[in-house]
Amino acid sequence: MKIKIDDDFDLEKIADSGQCFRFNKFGDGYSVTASDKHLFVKEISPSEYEFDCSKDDFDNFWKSYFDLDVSYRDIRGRIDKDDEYLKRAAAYGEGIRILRQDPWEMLISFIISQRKNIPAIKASIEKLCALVGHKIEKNAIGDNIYAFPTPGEIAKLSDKELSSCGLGYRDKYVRKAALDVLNGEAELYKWQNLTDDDLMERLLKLFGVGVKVANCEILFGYHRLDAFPKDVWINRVLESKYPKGFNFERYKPYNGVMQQYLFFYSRSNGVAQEGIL
DNA sequence: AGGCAGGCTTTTA
DNA sequence: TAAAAGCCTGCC
Repeated sequence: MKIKIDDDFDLEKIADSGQCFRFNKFGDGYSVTASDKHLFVKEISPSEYEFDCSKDDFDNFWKSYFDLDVSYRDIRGRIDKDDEYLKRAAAYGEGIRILRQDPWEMLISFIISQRKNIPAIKASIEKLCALVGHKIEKNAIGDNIYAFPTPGEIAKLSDKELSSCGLGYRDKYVRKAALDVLNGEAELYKWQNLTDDDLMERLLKLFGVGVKVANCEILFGYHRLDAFPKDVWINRVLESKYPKGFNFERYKPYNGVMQQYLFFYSRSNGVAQEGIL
């Protein structure tokens, strides 16, 4: 179905923004897999998109997934006119949105992400999905599309099967997370009702989850747009561009959106272009 | 107690 | 060979 979108919306930038790992260029559009849903979507004009799904699927899932009720143009409009670096980063990243993704899928994805680059993260996740995720459908060229595995599906994997996904030392973190969800130790969906501080505290107790991964989970899995994950790229930006400190107070409650612009810009040679590297 | 160094698996460039 | 959307453990 054809959807008109009058706001920031750039499929290529979202795909490359590092917040999702099963969102890839496919033919003249993008193949998007989230939880147990799959979508083919393409741009047909700057404000019109073809979503290859039913109206029910769009209304009940994809509209929320793409966070279409929030104006990212307005959020960009909050940027300090005197912050030249953030202005450039946001102009470069115009079109990025923060997707509403599943807490379980994000938790496992960002546990896997630690000390891996994005292609390696994607490869590991896709292997895991193909290994135990149930088949959703076939795409246009006949490849199977697999749902993200449930906690039960991951828990029943042998050590050998898990390690075949290239998880390395993270395999035990992934298994423990699945077991914690199954035995009720980690009630990821109930945690949506916790305060920011309590949510962070619970996440940090999970094996293999530190401050960085917890912030990614809070931003991308719980869609709390103020969370500001600090990875190696962001730390370089903060050190070189904001030696006196980033103005977190000003951008509350949207610091996480600013983080995405800074991350995307720095990774796309933004920092190198500034002569820092 | 809280901070820090070293180790960890694998993939990518 | 170094670096990659880091975290855990042990030592001080």
